[in-house]
Amino acid sequence: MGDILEELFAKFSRLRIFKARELLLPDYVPEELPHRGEQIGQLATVLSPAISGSRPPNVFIYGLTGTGKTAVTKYVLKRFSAKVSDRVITSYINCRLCNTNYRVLSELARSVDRPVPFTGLSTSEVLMRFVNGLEAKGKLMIVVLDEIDWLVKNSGDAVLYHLTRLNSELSRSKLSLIGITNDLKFMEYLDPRIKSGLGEEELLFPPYTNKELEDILRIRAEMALNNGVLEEGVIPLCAAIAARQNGDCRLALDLLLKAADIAEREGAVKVTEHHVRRAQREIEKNLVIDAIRSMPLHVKLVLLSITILNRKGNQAKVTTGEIFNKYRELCDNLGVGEVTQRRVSEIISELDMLGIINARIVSFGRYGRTKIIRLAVSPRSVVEGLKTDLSISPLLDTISTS
DNA sequence: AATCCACAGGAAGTGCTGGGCG
DNA sequence: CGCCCAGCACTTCCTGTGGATT
Repeated sequence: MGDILEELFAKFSRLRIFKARELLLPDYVPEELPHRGEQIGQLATVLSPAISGSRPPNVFIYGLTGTGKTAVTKYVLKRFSAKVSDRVITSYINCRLCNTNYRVLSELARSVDRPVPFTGLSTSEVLMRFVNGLEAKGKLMIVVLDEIDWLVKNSGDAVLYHLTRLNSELSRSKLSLIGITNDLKFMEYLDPRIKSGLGEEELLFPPYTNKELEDILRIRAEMALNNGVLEEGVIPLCAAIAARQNGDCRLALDLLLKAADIAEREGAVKVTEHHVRRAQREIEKNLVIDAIRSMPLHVKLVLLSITILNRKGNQAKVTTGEIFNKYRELCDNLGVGEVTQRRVSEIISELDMLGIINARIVSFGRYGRTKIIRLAVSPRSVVEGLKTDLSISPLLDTISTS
């Protein structure tokens, strides 16, 4: 009898937390973007020549993660293309997903109805098809290259170079670029010729303040959640955590979503600060685990070596050399071929950049110069991320028992 | 002041995959 | 079919370097 009531209650409260969960998902672009009016105005002004059919200048947008760069750009573009869809083609490309010259170009070719196989052709061939496709359309094309730094770091700036000077080759059509990055130093290591072409206009997105984040969360919570399901301190806490992370609005919304998810899963009637804390931990952990799962075998093995050495309690002296030795031992155990120390060194740098480990260069004078490496995440997360890989899970068993 | 360790990290190349094209 | 392409993980060879020791 009590069980039935409990079940009913749980079901009932599940309905109670969310009104429209999808409004909290990260790819949802809301109708209004609070506290970004200025940026919307600036971008719209820059793009306004498109209305009369002339070419807007290329724009370069920078600002930290979650400052609304992508949302504002999509928002403005959506408004524009609704107005002038007969003259303008827009294409949004996320360079983290399309992180090679070839993939960017094939994406562009696709948006001018010249689909291209995902491999096999030379990049210049794809560029030609794109240009022909665009010329056939005879329209203005606005291309958004989001997270453009990923493209350049991965594949160099060849495509950017071509795209910035493409207009001189086009007769019937025009091309405008919008580059977005959260790497504030990105412009510095760009070829000067591209820099001047891409940065005809520049927009800087400042981080959201604590107050602004709270405001955004309130508005969104009102739409996505039912009345009164949030405990008093929940929104301020989400905002405060996100404000510390450079005013990252995406994180703020994700925290709220995950906290509400947890509350709902538990059948709780209200979302509490405790749920937010747990959401925070879960987000961090999932980020790490997902990153580990998609790593190549030898990266995993190096990471495991680091984890073992860190756990053995010989703190403050885990060096590249030691990791390499441990790594070779693991390879021997598995009967797998080893990679060179050069590669291991590179893997260590990659893991450092991902924030999974901390590496700092130290010199022991006579006794050489190396890196000291420390695990920056919990060993449990590492094990969690590694254990789905059947080829190395045998190693995990021997480690946890010893 | 010179030496020399234990690497860092750049440049160029290899071998393989998974696909074109004619 | 043979040849070409891009991308990736990796190798080979390399030059560079902070600072304790000689």
